[in-house]
Amino acid sequence: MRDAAQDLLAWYDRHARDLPWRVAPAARAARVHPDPYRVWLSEVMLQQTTVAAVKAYFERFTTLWPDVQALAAAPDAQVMGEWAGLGYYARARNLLKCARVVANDLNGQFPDTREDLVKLPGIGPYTSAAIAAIAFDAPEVVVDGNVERVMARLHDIHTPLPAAKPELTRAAAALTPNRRPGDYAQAVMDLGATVCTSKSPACGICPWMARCTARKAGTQSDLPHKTPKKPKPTRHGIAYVAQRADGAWLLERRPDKGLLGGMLGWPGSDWRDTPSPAPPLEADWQDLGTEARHTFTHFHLRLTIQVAQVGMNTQPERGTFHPAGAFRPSDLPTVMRKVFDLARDTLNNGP
DNA sequence: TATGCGTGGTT
DNA sequence: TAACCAAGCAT
Repeated sequence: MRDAAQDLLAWYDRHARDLPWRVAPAARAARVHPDPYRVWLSEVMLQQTTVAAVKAYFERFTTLWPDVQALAAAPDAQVMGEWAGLGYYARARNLLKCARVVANDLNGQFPDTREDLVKLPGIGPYTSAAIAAIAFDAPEVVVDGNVERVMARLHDIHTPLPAAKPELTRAAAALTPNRRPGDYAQAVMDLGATVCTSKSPACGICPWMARCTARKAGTQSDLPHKTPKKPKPTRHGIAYVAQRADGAWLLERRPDKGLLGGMLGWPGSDWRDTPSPAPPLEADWQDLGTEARHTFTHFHLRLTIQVAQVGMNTQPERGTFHPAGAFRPSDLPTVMRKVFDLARDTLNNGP
């Protein structure tokens, strides 16, 4: 049987997706590698996030900040605002930290080894290997969720994740070639994303069909096994949306740590079983009557919404008024944008 | 090793 | 409709 890696690279040469962070096919054929800055930015955005969701953000970020020096010089609030909607906001905070280390301490050059890359904020085992392989063509073993799934099926490994991770990593290592390791890394991930998919894998068009153990056993759709997840509890909270007579909105910057850390949001109560009222200022608060519902990674949230129109000389106890002309709803994380969308109509039309 | 951390699309 | 899933990292 032919070499598995070479089979997959041949498939990749025909089927590689054209993505904004990749070099053009002709350049790839000439062994041109993509800009490490763009590889890093795309890999961080792609952590636990789909290609479809990332594309527009990547285009926007690289237009605003074409290189790491430009990003390092950007104001925190602008970067957090541009990241809004993409989720996992610790990534954006670490993105800025990392950009500033590279720009200020490393002369604007990303390290070219996994060992040095993994020391940087927001770059872990996967991302360090991916950058080293894709940007510098280092023969690193790149293991993401796609690779885990492909390896589990290729070798019919039934050990549940995450316990299976070391075994799956060894399997991936055994296949990683010294020739074109960057293309190979992307090829396995493309295979997992487009052919060896989680549900309804397209085994009939898979370049590894003949050598896939799970397919022979008929177990491919059941792999990889995963340890069951805990059920999500439902929490409740109150969000306060105040608009001043000049149209300004009362918003609060959330602390850097924890949920939605560093993001802009509406002042509100704690989120738990029975939240205590916590209005940010004294006003004639009106209950909107509709809840904003949102699901985070580990709990469901139902937010009741209180709205108020307040005078020009109002001094809030929490938060800051943002002039209507300077406020962009797109700067808000999704749960806060849901609240705004529900509150806006009532405030504009009058209670 | 387990948990906290978002969101939007798919089934 | 609710559960599941996606190019993980930090602690």
